[in-house]
Amino acid sequence: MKENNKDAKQLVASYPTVPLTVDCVIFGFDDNTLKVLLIKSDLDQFHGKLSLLGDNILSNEDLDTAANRVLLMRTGMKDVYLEQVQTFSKPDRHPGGRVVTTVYASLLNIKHHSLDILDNELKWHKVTDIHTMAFDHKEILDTCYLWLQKRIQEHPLAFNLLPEKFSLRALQNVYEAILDTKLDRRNFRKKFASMGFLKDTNEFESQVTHRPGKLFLFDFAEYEKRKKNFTGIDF
Amino acid sequence: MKENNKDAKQLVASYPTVPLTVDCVIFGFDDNTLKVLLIKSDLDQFHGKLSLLGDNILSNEDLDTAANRVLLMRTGMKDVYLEQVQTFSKPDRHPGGRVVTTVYASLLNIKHHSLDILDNELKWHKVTDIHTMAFDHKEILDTCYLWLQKRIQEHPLAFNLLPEKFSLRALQNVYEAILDTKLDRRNFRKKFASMGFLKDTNEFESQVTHRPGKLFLFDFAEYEKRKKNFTGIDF
DNA sequence: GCAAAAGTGTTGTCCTTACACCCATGC
DNA sequence: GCATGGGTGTAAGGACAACACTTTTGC
Repeated sequence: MKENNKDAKQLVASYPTVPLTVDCVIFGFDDNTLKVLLIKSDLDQFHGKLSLLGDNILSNEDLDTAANRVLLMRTGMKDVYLEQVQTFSKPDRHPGGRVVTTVYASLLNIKHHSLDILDNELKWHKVTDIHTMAFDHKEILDTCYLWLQKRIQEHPLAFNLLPEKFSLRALQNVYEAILDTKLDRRNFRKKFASMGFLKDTNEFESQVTHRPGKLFLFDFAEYEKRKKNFTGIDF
Repeated sequence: MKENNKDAKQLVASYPTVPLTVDCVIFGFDDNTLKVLLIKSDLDQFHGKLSLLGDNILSNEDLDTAANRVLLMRTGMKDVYLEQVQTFSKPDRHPGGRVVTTVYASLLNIKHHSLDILDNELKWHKVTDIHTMAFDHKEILDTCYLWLQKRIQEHPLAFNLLPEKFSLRALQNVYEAILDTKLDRRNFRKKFASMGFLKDTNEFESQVTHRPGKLFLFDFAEYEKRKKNFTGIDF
C-alpha cells in the first residue's frame, strides 16, 4: 500500500505543473438592466482595462472553494451560488506566461449584496457597454453571457435577481433584459401561471404611479416536485 | 512595455502551480449499445480498475490540443471532435497528490475508428456494465453520461455514431440506447422528417432478413441553415 | 379624467401523443 | 406463407402565438 502510494506520488511528481486561476463572472440586475461586476486590471499592461474577478487558487483548495474565496476577497460577498462554466487555456492568454483559468458565473440581486471591498474600482457595469477587456476576458464574458441566456430558459435562475416578493412585470423585465428580446405580456403570464410554482402573496406593489401589481413568491419546493427530466429531441 | 511585461511575469511567477491533466470520455455505439472506451489503470493502487484515457498536459499546450494528443497517444485515433465538459478539482481525487483534470467527451462510430494502440487493455465497455473505476472516474463518467443525454437532444451528435448512410431504425436505436427509453417509431420518423435535414438516398439496407429500410444522409448544410436559437422558457 | 400599467380570454396553428394496419423482403 | 421489421395516417389534446379591451391606481 505504501509502495502503491509511492508510485502514485512519483507519477504526479513527474507531471509538469501550471498556474491555475479562477475567474468569476457575476451578473446582476438593476434598473431593468443586466450588469456585470468588474474591476480594473491589476497589471500596468492593461492599465484602465476592465477585468473579471480572479485570482490564483491555493495549494489545497478545490475550484469551487477558490471561486467563493475570490469573490469574498474581491467584493466581501458571501453565500453566492457559483456555477462552473468552462476552463480557458490558450497558452498566450496571459502576458505573464501560461495561466489556465476556470470560470464561474453567478446571477444575483444587486440590492441583496453589498460590496464591502471596492479595491481596483470594483463596480457594476452594463453588460452591453463592455467592449474591450484585459486578457481574454471579453471572450470569457461573451461565453458566460451565452451560457446565461441558455441557462435562464432552463432553470429558475431569474428569481435570484429579484426580491423575495416580486411582480410579474419585474420577472418579465429580467427575461427581456437577459434574452434581449420583447415578450408578449399575456403569454408570459400564462406560461408562468401554468408552471404552478409562483405563489400568490396577497400583497401588492407600492410606491408605483399606476395600478399596483400583485406580488409573488417563487415556491422552490413546488419547483423541485414538478421539474422534468426528459424534454424531447429539438434542434 | 518591457516593464509591464515584467510585472505580469512576476505576478504569474508568484502563483502556486498544480499538475493539470485531461481525461477523455469517448462514447461509441455498436451492437445497439452505448459503449465507452477505457483502459486499465496504470497505478498499482488501482490494479485491475478501469480508467478514463488521460494524461498530463504539456507545458505549452492548450487543453483542446492536449485532449486530442492524449487520445492519439492512447488509441491511435485522429480527427475526433472532442468537447470540453467540466473540470474536476477535489484535492484528494488522485492518490498521488493534488491533480486537477479537465474532462472532454466525444461520441463516435466504433467502426470508423480503429484502435491502433491497445496498451493497458484498451477496450470498449458497455456503459451500463461500469460500476467502479479508478480515481473519481466513475463520477466523471456519470457526469459525462448526463451531459451526453442532454446534448444529444439538442445537437445532431447522433449522426457521428452512424455510418454515413443509415436507416431510421438505426438512428432510433441510437436515441433509445443513449436516452435509455423506448420511442414511438412513427412519431420518431415524423419528427425527423419534419426537421428536414435527412436527405433521402435512394438506397436501401442490404443483408437484412426483412424488408430493407431506406438509407438517409445527414445534410449538415441544411441543418446549419435551419437550426434555431431561441427555444423558449421551459423548466 | 388622464396616464400608465395591471389584468384577462379567445382563436388558430402547430406540435406531440397514441394508436393499427398494410407492405416488402428473406427464408 | 410466414416471420420480421418497414412504412404510413389520423384524431385528440396541449402548448404557443397573436391579438384588444377593461380595470385600478396616482396624480
